[in-house]
This record gives sequence, structure tokens and C-alpha cells, in this order.
Amino acid sequence: MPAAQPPVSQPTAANPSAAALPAAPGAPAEAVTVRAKGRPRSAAADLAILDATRETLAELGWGGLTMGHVATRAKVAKTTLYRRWPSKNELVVDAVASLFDELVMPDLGSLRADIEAVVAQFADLLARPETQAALLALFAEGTRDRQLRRRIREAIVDPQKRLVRQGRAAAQARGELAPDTDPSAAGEEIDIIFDTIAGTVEHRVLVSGEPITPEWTRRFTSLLLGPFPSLAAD
Amino acid sequence: MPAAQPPVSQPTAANPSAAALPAAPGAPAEAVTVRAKGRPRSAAADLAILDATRETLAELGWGGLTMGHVATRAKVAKTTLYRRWPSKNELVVDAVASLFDELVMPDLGSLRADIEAVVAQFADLLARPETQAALLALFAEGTRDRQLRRRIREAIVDPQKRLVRQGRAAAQARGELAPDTDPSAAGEEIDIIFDTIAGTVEHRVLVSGEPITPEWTRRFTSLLLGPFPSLAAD
DNA sequence: CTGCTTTCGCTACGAGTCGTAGCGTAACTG
DNA sequence: CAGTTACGCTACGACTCGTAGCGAAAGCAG
Repeated sequence: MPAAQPPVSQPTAANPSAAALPAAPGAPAEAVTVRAKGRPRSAAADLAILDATRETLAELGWGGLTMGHVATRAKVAKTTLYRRWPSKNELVVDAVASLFDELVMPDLGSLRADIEAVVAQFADLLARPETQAALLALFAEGTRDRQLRRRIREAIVDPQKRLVRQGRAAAQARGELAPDTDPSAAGEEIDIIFDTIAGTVEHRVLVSGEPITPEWTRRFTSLLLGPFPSLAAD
Repeated sequence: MPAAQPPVSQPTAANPSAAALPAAPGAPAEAVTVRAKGRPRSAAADLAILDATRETLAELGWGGLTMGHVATRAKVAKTTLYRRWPSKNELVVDAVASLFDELVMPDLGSLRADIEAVVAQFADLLARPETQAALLALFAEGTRDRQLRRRIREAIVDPQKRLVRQGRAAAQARGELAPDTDPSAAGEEIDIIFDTIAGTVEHRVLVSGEPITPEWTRRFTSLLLGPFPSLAAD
């Protein structure tokens, strides 16, 4: 939840979750959008703030990102930021989440090709300075703040599991993978594959600091799909 | 390099890089050790500072770790900290690096058993609050600071690649893996396996926030060793 | 148009941290 | 002993944080 401490939370570009969560003290009931009574929040300000956040992230990194800086850059008062986001962490989650929406499952006709394509997309995303500056810092904050970790998962991580689901479904439709029998086992399998792909690519790029080449992608995909390299006979 | 801006760097518990591992302040050893002339640095202070760092990390997390706090806890002046470590980042690298030394390659008689054992050890290490608070935060800082990333790699990440090398060598001795032919290909294979294991376990524990169970470890190891789950025939 | 409500920009503030400087004292060497 | 270096302590300017208070602006209901 980006903000929602002031009297009445108004849904804006940054407050899509307002509907999902009550949060409005004066609001009558669950149902429809809370009818705004006073001056509505500027949607343009939301966009300007999120843009300014991404730009500052790219230029100065996580450490150089201050609320005052973002406010100045977005041509907005610092108090306006705090009216919408309780802290830097929540602001950056919203600013970065949209970047991950560009990932798509291409369905190229084979499981191997699909995996390699998604890995390449993810690698490109992780090569961007905004993403680099924000992602690990958010994850780090999330290890202490459970609420934040939940928000990160909901806004950034979990939505990408659809890629694994779609890829698996496509491979099953092609006959490359056996159809699911136990749904809970399928869920665990999706989790483990997701953690493996996301974790490995992140570690390669952000920790080891090595680039993701087509050759590396090919090797990694082989490790996933096939047996261990040079296993047993050879 | 932990410190070394003052006139002469004296090797202490926190300054092993001064020359391989002299460690003993009064021991001239073989090489070129700089002969200390004035009052030697207190090795006890180093230990107290590193202990205080780990304790504060465990209690207050990365955000709650301030130089003043550590100094107070270690019963040391704040200036003493800055005389040895230029910033929080370098201090934490040294404080955390030793925790990773406890990881060992057991050689249990099969590649699968060895992998599972190492994964379990790594999972235990990541479950500790000091490690959780520090690791991702350091990685995040490392994405902006190349020097720091290098230090993290040298002190924390790379030393653990020995586990992969030892495990591979043991498996080759057993005949489970084919012997190396191209040494550079072997190096890349070690890198990719390391990134995969470390990245996946980190993502599972620190991002997804799910525990590492024996069942999960078994599944993950199967994913590495065998073909994709429910691949092709079944 | 007129009030009502809420947001907006602005300024100011106390609290906390950072990293450094200066000083007198302690410890060790030759 | 003198020389050298580390130590503890205090103080400091610069910065960021998050909040409070104010008058003005922007929609909405009558």
C-alpha cells in the first residue's frame, strides 16, 4: 500500500491497491470507489515522481536517492511524496515494478528456445542501471521488513511466475513435458524453476558481475534441461 | 583492503591482506613486513569491533547498523573504526566473510549427496540473521562500487567456489563425471554451477522467503543432475 | 457563484548520522 | 630517555529524515 494514512485515500496511478484494501476511514463500505470530495490528487504528479525516481536511481543509485532529490526533480514538494508513499522503499517498489512488465513468454516452438529467450530478456532488464540500483537494495530491505517483502513479491516477483507457467503449458501442449497430475506438485515445481532461473541470472549479473552472453544462456539452459554436463558416460 | 590510509598500515586480524596472512603483529616473518615503530594497533579492538558488528547486524539489521553504535558496543572510540575501515561496507565485508569459512565439502560418496549437503549448509548459513541482514545489502552496494564488488568477490564469493571444484574432483575420481579436457571450459562450468547453486538458494531464502527443506533440496538437486522434471517420456 | 473539503507548495524544525579535526594521553621501540 | 604511533574524547559542519504549520489552489455540492 503506497500511502493511505491521510484522511481519505484516493486511488491514483500509485494507488491501484486502494480498492483491494479498505484503508479509507471515512468511506462508507466495501463497494465502489470512494467518491472524492475535495481536490483530487494529481495523477501527473504521480507519473512525474515515479519517472524522477527511476531517473535518479539510474544516475545516483540507491544510496544517492533521497526523497528531497526526487521531489525537486519531479518539481513537487517533498511533503507531497510523503503524502503518497510512507518511505523510500515503497516508492521504489512502485517505480521499479512496471519495468518488469515488459517480460513476455514468446512461445518459439520449443522449450529450450523459450527458456533462452526469457533468460535473455531478464538479462537485458538486469543490465539497466535503474534495475541494478534498485532490485538488490529492495530485496535487502525486504529481509527485515515482512510487509515490504510481501509488497515486493506481489508487485515484482510473483507476477513473473506467469512466464514459467506459460512456458510449461506451452511445452505440455507440444508434448515436450508430461501433463500435470498433482496440482500442488506442479506449483512447487514452478516455484523451484522460477527461483533457479531468477536467482541464477541475478547472481551472475549482479554478484559475479559477468555479462549474460548467448553462449552462457545456452549452457545454462542445457544445465536445466539436460543431465549434468559431462555426466556419467562421455 | 580494509584500511590503510594512515601513514603505515599495520597488519592485524582485520588486515590479513597486508601480506598473505602475517596475522601476528610482532612477527616479522619472512617477507617484507613493515616494522612497526609506534604503538601497535590493538588486535583485541579488531575482534571486539567485528563481534560488535555481527551482533548489531543480527539485532538491528543493516539499516540499524551505524558506526557510532558499533563503536559504543565494542567499547571503542568511533575514530578508531574509521582508522581501520573507510566505511560501513568494508567493515561488514570483513565481519561477515569469516562466517562463510564454515562451509565444507563433505565427500559423502556420491555427487548427489555432496550437493545436497552443501546446499543444506548454505541454507543454514543464510538462515542466520547476521548473514541475512548483510549479504544482500553488500551485494546491492557492490553493484555501484566496483572496488567493493571486487572485495566482496575476493573475501566472500570466490572462496566458496572451492566447494564446486572439490565436489567435481571427487565425482571425477569416483567416475561419476568425465575428467576435464579443456581447462577453460571446466572453469566456465564451475562458474555456472556456482552461480546456479548460490543464486537459487539465495533467491529461495532471501527473496521468496521460503525455507529450505530436505524435500526442496532433493528436488533442486534432481533438477541439476537429471533431466528436467517430467521431461519427454513419463 | 459560494461554501466545503482536500491537496498543494513552501518553510521551518528536531533528531539522527556521517566523516573529520584537534587534543591530550597511552603504549611500544631503540 | 626520546621518538613514533594508536587511542579516547569532544566538537563540528553537512546532510537526510520525517513532520508540522501555513496560505493558496482545485475540484464538488448546493
